[in-house]
Amino acid sequence: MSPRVSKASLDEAQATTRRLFQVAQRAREDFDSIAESLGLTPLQGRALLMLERPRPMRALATGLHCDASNVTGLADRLERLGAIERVTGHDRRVKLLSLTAEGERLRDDLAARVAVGSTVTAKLTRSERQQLATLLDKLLS
Amino acid sequence: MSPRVSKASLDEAQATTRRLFQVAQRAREDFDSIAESLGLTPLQGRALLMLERPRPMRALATGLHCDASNVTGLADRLERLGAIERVTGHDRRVKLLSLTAEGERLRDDLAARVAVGSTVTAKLTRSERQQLATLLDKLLS
DNA sequence: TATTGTTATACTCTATAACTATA
DNA sequence: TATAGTTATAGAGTATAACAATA
Repeated sequence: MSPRVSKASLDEAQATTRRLFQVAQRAREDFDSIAESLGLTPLQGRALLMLERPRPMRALATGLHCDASNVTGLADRLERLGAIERVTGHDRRVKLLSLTAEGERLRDDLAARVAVGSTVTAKLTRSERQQLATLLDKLLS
Repeated sequence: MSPRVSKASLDEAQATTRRLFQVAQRAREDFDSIAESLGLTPLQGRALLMLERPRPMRALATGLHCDASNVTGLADRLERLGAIERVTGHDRRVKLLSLTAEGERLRDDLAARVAVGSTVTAKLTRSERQQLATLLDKLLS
């Protein structure tokens, strides 16, 4: 029953994890607030960023990690905002969500604000950002 | 009208930001899934982690960045789960949310699983975690 | 038979506004 | 008057189950 990792190592990992969660929380709040400034809910913002090309509703559901039934309402609301259209695919069961001109404007605006307004851009030097990028890549691998 | 930052620098910052959002997303999904494995919604999990000591409902609202009215329902549901109790404070307007024995068990379990199950613990060496911690501190400063 | 999208249902999270009890 | 918590209401995100159209 000897522990796989030392108590000190676990505490240290836990402290780093806590910081990562705080940064993640901050990043999410940044994003949510930017989306809101454009009249979008966070989920609507995420959906627009996935629609650089028209995609089946099913693909949205997968990408957003939610049940397909939810995409119906999400698409309804984005349609009501004038941001997207439903386009029937070759396979006539499929409906592609396609950005309207207004939707493209929103999407580009959102992407630009997220890039410029991020904490990362503001608080780190170029070399620190590269160091961070390397570590994040490892986390995502 | 000369740009404050070069195009290349902006692209690089944007790429780092995107990675950070992906990691943030992953961290959140990890947390949500751990909370769910304990029968908690993500918000209920976050609330339990804030209740190491009894706190006024108002303080919860502030910490969770939500309106005070929502904490009523949140507390109702945590009470129904047997995780917390409402305790009237010295100022009799105030109700403190206090973990029950069951709530403490849940909270400790949640904290332990988050620490151990995190991507950070799994994918980085000790020295990489320290490097990451330093960078995250800068982001949070 | 299997898949795509929809509908119905239910629960949770979120905000605003009006209310109560207390300070 | 001001603050803590509640209630009512409304919109949005989430899942499950049953369904129609299509493959």
